Amino acid sequence: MATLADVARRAGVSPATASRIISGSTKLVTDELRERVLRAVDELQYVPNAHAQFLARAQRTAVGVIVHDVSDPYFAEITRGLQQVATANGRLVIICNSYRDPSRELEYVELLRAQQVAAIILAGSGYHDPAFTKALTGKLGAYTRTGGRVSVIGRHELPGDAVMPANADGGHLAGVEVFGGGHRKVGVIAGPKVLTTTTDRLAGLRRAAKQYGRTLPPRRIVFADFDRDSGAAATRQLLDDSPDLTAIVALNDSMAVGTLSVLRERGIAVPSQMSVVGFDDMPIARDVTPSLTTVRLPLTEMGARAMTLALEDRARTPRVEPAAATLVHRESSAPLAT
Amino acid sequence: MATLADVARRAGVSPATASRIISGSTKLVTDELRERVLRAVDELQYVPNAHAQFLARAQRTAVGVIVHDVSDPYFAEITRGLQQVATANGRLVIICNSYRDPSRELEYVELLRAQQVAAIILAGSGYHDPAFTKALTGKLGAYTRTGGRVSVIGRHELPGDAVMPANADGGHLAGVEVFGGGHRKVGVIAGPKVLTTTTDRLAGLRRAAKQYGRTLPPRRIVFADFDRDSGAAATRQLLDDSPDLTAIVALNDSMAVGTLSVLRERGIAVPSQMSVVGFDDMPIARDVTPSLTTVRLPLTEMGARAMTLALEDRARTPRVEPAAATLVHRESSAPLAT
DNA sequence: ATCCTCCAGGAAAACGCTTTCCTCTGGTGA
DNA sequence: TCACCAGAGGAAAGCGTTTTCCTGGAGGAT
Repeated sequence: MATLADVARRAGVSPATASRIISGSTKLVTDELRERVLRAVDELQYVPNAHAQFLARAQRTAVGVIVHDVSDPYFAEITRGLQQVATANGRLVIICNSYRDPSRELEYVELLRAQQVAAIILAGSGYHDPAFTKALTGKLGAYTRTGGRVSVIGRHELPGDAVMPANADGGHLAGVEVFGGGHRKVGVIAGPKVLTTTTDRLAGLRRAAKQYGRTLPPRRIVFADFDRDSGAAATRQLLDDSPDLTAIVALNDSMAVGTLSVLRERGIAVPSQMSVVGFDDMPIARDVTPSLTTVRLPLTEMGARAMTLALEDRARTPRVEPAAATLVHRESSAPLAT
Repeated sequence: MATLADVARRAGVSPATASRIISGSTKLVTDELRERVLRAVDELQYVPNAHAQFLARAQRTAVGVIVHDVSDPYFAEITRGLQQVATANGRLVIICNSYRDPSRELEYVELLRAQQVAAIILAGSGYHDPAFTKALTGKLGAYTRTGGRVSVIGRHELPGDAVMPANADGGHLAGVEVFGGGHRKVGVIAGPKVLTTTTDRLAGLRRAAKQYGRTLPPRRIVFADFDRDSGAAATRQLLDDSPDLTAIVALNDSMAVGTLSVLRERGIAVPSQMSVVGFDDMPIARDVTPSLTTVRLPLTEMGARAMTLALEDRARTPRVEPAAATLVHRESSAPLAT
């Protein structure tokens, strides 16, 4: 690998001059030397060593992002928003997949800190796990104390700026859609119990139930893993346990898609025999048949805003930006036929 | 930010000793000092500066990946495979989205080279653009000459190891499905003209047509952008121009989904009035209605193999690993009703 | 008691760059 | 002609690690 010294030698100048020409310092250099250096760069196919540059400049430019899994559409959309803003600001983004493993999440914070990133963005649900939350808070605290910026999407208990999706409101909207439509026996396919996202959405759903004088008995709630296949499995269990359901709310769209496939497989008509409501409004939602009624979150925008917060000047006090949920009514849900 | 020197000072040892303890050198150190150093690390929340470590060790550990767009399911699947193998080998992966912009692709190669990555993996189609291909070959050549590894997924003209999806064979399979089913008027929704993937798939399709004594007249081929909405637009154009079509082949699943939505919107029954065949077998394919007949590529496996090639010892001669295409027959296609 | 060996720990160089500070040249004004 | 100044270019000091090489002291053998 050619180094700056090689370039300087070949051009017959000092490393200092070569550096100034290559990385565009303000210092004046004669055209002749500039010419010679650039020719040497070209001939040697020289690329400056980013690590050495970093060390010499002590200027943080990269940004770290920790998500559960980029290939999950939910996070893919968020990441798209993050990337947009980051590249618009000339920042390199390092993406880390935690696969919902708290310990891996801690490791990645460490790794990003080692990489000296200017900001760390955590996207995705929080965990109901005080020990972990404390450990994470500690690590992030150490990071912010040394000038690092932290911004989170959707977890309340962490320091730093936050973009908060209205999970509870969204759950409420889903609840209004079914209970308000007259449904009484409503099944719920929830996400992992340990995630705050699950709890919040469920809480909103409960509020709606209460509002309409209904309840959500535990046997009509099945916890799954926020992915299609576990959603399908949960649907089978729900149908077997409570054959009299007339509506199912899945707490994300992936699982709702699984639900639809099981209903099709069992010949249960949607929405005439069973209403289905999802959550997130992922791109697939409009392409399944029947198209999915769902609660929409502005995922891309949430990503963009989280990155903006992270790159802006630090505020005196942590900022919390809400992201509103809205109901997108499509074909998979209808009022209870009387 | 605490440095190694801070830790050493606090523990009352030399930086050398502290370094040995922290990064686990083979050199022996007494338990007492080890104890003191580790305590200091803990108190100062010290994390080694990865850039400085890199510089001192001159050991490349990260791997760079350039894809068109991670949030596109096609690349999401590939990336999943890449990540699996990378993390299994303790490698950090840097993901770059080129958004199908050749110049951005060149920039990213430069950036990854600057980051001193151990390998660069290019996933995605090649371009019919000799100037660009030459520039890219030049940059990659310079990189490999200095010990870097390159592995590509699906582009033939570049140096380095390659995983080659059987795009032409896949096109042929799609062709056999429709022409073999007796269809004569077949519309094609192709990807961007400049991509080799498009050309290859189209070539396979043509071969099948010829084999069954049919042709693929230009007016029945519309070029779109490999995404859902442009696929939908292309479908409308196709239907307007050639109302007598009985089958449509879309060269990827995203566009096929767009096709299905337009057919639904126009009340054209699938497959009784129109057969639809996609390409890639993305997860959505089985969840749309009717479920999509498509050509399957082992995307995750392709990613895993590309990463494996990149991390293995360099072979004397570039290796090319084929990835076979298979037809997945579902509900969206049927022989022509006579 | 003397010499040697062995080993824990430290000094210092190296990694590749940036940047401050200094030197030297040539030009200007008196 | 001399002093001075401006400006171009270079020397060298970092940046935070790792690692080689060296030092000094303890222990063992003679």
